[in-house]
This record gives sequence, C-alpha cells and structure tokens, in this order.
Amino acid sequence: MARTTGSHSDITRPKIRAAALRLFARHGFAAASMRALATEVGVQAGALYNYTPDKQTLLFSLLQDHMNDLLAACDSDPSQTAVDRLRQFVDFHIRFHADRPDEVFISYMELRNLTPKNFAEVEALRRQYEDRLETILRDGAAAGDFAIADTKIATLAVIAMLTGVNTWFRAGGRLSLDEVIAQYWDMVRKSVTAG
Amino acid sequence: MARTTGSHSDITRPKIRAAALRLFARHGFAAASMRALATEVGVQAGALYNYTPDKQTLLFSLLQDHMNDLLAACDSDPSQTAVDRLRQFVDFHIRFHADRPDEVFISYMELRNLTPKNFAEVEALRRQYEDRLETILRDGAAAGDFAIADTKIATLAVIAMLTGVNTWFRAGGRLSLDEVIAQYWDMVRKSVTAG
DNA sequence: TTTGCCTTTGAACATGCGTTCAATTAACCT
DNA sequence: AGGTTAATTGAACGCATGTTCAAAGGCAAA
Repeated sequence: MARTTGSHSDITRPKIRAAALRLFARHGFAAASMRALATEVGVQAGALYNYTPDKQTLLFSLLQDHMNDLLAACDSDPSQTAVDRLRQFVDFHIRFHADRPDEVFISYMELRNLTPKNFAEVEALRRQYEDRLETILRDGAAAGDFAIADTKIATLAVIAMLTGVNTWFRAGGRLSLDEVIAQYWDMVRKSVTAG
Repeated sequence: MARTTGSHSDITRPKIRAAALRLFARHGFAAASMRALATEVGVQAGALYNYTPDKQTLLFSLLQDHMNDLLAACDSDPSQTAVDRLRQFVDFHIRFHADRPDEVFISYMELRNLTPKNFAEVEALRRQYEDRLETILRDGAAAGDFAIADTKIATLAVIAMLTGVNTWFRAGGRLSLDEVIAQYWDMVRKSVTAG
C-alpha cells in the first residue's frame, strides 16, 4: 500500500497540528513520540515528514503561530483611558487563553525544548505581548490613574495572575467565564490603583 | 573495578537528589536520562538503583519532600488579624519559593509525569497549602477587612501572582527581594480590600 | 587478619526513539 | 486514456532509553 484514498495535504496538515497540540500538551514534547502522533493522525510516522522537517520545528511552529495569533488579536485603542484599556486587556487575555488551553499550556511548559534560536524568537513575541500591557500601565501611571511602584513588576504580576486562570478554569464549572472575568477585573483594577 | 574508595550512601544519596533536581529542572523529567544523572553524580547508572526503585519514584520523592517542606515552614498565627497574616503569607511565599527555584519549577512542570496515584498525593499537599491562604482570606472577609466576591478565586489568583515571581526574579538583579516583596504585598493587599 | 556487609561496576536486555527513502498508489491535468 | 504529481507506506538505520544483576572491591567490626 502507498498513498491512501482521500489523502490530501489540506486535510493532513491541520490534523497533524491539532494532534501535536493535544499530544504535546498531554504528555509533554519529549514524551510525545512521532509514532504516537502519526497514529493519532491515522498515518505512518514517515508521512509526518512531508509536513515538518523535524519534531523540533513542529513545536516551534505551533508556538510561533500561537504567539502571532495572540498579538494579532490583541489591540488597544490609545484614545481610550488607561482604565478602560486595562479592563479590555483583562477581558481579552482571559477569554483568549481560556479558548486555547493546549496552546497556552505548551507555550509555558515547552519553551525549554526549543533550540536557543527558536526560543529567542518566541521569547521576543512574548515580550511584545507584555509590552502591550506595560504600555497601558505606564500611560495610566503617567495620567495619575494608577499607583504602581514599578511598572515592569506590575505587568508581570498581572499577567501571571490572569494566566493562572488556565490552570483551573473549565467551561461548565461552578463559575461562568463572565463571572471569573468580573472578579479578576475587580482584583486587577484595585491592585494597580491607589488604596 | 567495583566499589570505589570513599563511597558511602550518606554521601551519594544527597548528591543524587541534588543532581536530579538540577537536571529535571534544566531538561525536564522525560528528557533527563538516568545515565546523565549518574554522570553528574560521578557514578554508573546502575548505582542509582540502590537509592530509588525507579525514575518515577525519584521524581515523586523530590516533589513530595518539597511540598512537605513548604507546609512545615508555613504557619500562621490565628490570633493575629487577617491582614497581618496575609502580609506574612506573601512574604513567606515569595521568600520560600525564591530560595528553591528548581523545586518550584519541577513542581509546576512535571506534575503530569507522575503516576495518577503519586499525582493525587502531591496534589493533595498542594491543596493543603492553598487552604492556608484561603483560610486567611475567608477570615478577613468575615471580619470585614477584605472585599472578595469568591474566596477560592481570590486564593488562586493571589498564589498565581506570587508564584510568578519565580519566572523572572534573579538574585542580584535590578531589584532586591525586599523591594519585590514590598510591591507584591502592596498589590495583593489592595486587590483583596475594598476600593 | 579474617569475615561479612555495603556500595559500585559494567555489561546486557528489550524496547522505543527520530529520521530517511525507495517503492507504491491516489488524485489531478490534459 | 495517459502521464505527471502528490501523498503515503513500510522497512530500515543507528542510537538512547530504563532497568537488572552477577561479579568485584572498599569498609568496619571481630
């Protein structure tokens, strides 16, 4: 047997990416084998190499795309007040990440499995995203709306807090995503304003 | 050659644990081989099995000990006000974790490499620790010192925020640990009080 | 100095890994 | 219908993995 009926790169490629996302998130990059990935896709291991030069590049591509999606989806209107922009950021961050648990998980867990070059590239994208928030906080501090000692720390503190939602939130649980967002917004707002 | 001069289990055992901590943190549990660990210790791979029945148990033992250390070191005087206890918790959490970057890193990254039984055990310890904080927040809310919609969420949000320090803090950096703690305490305090 | 225990070696075992590639067949174009 | 391209198979390569165990040698007590 060789080429199978119905086989097409437009079908197989997204299947591979989706399965890789699931497998890497579930078992970790190092513990997820190309053979297991192939089985999940319904193909032999060799076929995967029509779609990625190697396993490492597959991981990198997933992370890079995720970060680019994140940056593309996150924009903030500088004519609004810093408080409004911060509220939008909190809402956006929680929603975007809750929609993509596997991508987020991998982005935090598998960074160290990237080659130095690939790591630097993903890291740069992550920093760009942090800068979006830091700009909001700095603008708000300059306008006197926020009371923050160190903007960089506040940025990292807020992002860590928000991303933490992904470790426990499950749709259909005790609280709706809207309720969760409301409380996080309340806490974030208070944490950066005078009190 | 067989037994080497100066060999003693009181020496080898802690060496293995220290090296395992470093290797698991650096490369990940799955990617860190027993042979690499043995090399690091200065011993052959077979010798490791005098100290652990298998690799999995070694990981579990490291995580379990870390959680037990954490619980043993964290106590809070219920006669103090909730605000004081919260301040102490923030100070303790950041300091304790900053002292043990590898343990903390592994505790978050390698949970999924535990067998279900081992995972449940470590998870139970983690929940105990969260309960310490939740008790403080609930007491403070009952006393009217805190304004929190949902205590469980606030607990997770605060812990995520505090643990995030470990992803960027390095001793000797721009800020001292005391400065970092001061700002985090400021943000945490404001986030759970009325504003 | 001998005895017995503690610790380590070093080789071996079975299994699984990422990756390559010639052969093979489906799908598409003319 | 025939020819070309695209997709996949399946076997193979070399190497690394966790773990076991008989043999061997350092150590301490008698």
